[in-house]
Amino acid sequence: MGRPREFDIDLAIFKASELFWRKGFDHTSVQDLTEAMGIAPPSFYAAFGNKEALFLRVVEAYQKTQAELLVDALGQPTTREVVARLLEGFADQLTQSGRAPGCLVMNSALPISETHSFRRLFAEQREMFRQRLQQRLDRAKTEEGALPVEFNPDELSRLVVAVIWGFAVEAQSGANRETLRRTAAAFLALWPG
Amino acid sequence: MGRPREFDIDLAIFKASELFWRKGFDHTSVQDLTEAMGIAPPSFYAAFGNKEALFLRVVEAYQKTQAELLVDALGQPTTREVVARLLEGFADQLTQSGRAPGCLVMNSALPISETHSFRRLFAEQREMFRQRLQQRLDRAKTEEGALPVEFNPDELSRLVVAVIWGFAVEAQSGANRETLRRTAAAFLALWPG
DNA sequence: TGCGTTTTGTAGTCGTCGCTATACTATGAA
DNA sequence: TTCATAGTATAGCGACGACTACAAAACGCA
Repeated sequence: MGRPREFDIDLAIFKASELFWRKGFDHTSVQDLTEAMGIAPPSFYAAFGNKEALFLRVVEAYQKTQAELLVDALGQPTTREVVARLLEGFADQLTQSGRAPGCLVMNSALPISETHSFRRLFAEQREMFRQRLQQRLDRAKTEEGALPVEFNPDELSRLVVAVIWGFAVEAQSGANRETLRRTAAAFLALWPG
Repeated sequence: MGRPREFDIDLAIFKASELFWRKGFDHTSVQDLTEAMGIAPPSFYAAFGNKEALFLRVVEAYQKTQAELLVDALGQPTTREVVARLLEGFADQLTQSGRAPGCLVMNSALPISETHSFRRLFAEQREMFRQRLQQRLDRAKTEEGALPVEFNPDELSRLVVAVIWGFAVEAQSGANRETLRRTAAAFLALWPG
């Protein structure tokens, strides 16, 4: 009922994610967005509410791809392979050709104000990510005995995610896929499992 | 000669660094800065030129503290101690009480536009930092034989700085000093030297 | 006391931001 | 055809951004 929408919502979100990724949340104006989408401001606000709400939808779609990567990694039989998949997956994802280098969330919203709700939200999402990894390492240690007793899944999971966030920074700084993959290999060479 | 300045430049830069650190470059307005400094806009522009120039001075002062930390670390006798000092130093610095958590540069300017000159500048500074670490590891391997031949200083240095940048993200997300220190210890437990 | 110099305070400029009022247009249902 | 509904186009609002013109004020030096 009513006049049908003349543009593709998913394509518009894709265009938006490209802009946010490349220019950051603050430096992407609604005008930038509407021009890239080929629509006028009222259509934009009717479809997405406002710029922040659109950004959250963009991030949601982005997190899905990271979640898939995580699920795939956690399904590997050994902790070594889990970490290998994770690091190599991120090395690839952070350096996809045709996309802006680095992590969309960090590129677009890491320097967000301390009081902004986004900061807590994204911090919580990163922590959830880490906890799922820790659970996998816990399981490897207790059930499979695949990790030496002196190693702590809590600390190891924090170490792995630190490397991943570091990859995101490096990628944005211009590190290429090969470099990140070699760095991942160096980490795996030290891995205790 | 001429009317003397009524405010302290270094104190003003310190106030500015607090604001940038906490709120980011974009969300810190010149009005915020002049209010914190207790001066009027014309005094601000006479003293600093503009907001970007002030930010560069703030970053310059910040980098000095990191450079001191690096020099101290590189002076340690073994690569294990070098890396330990580095990681523990950053764990402390990123969680200083009374200051905003995380790295000033990442907090305030990581989501800068792809085309902005800051991005290249900060990427270059991070790379310089890494190269100095690599040189120390090179020396340890060739002169001291303190690193097994199968380990590559280039890759190891990239791994260490990735952990450090990851610490910066974790700290901004709320990780406390103890957590970062324990994560650093977990990394050192794997260190080959 | 004057003069050149630099800082300070008031007030404001101009641009851009996110967002919207209003009117018009395209649809499905009655 | 009529009507309710929802998307589109034009045009612009109010707020706030970085930045500055201008004149008064405080110094060193003659």
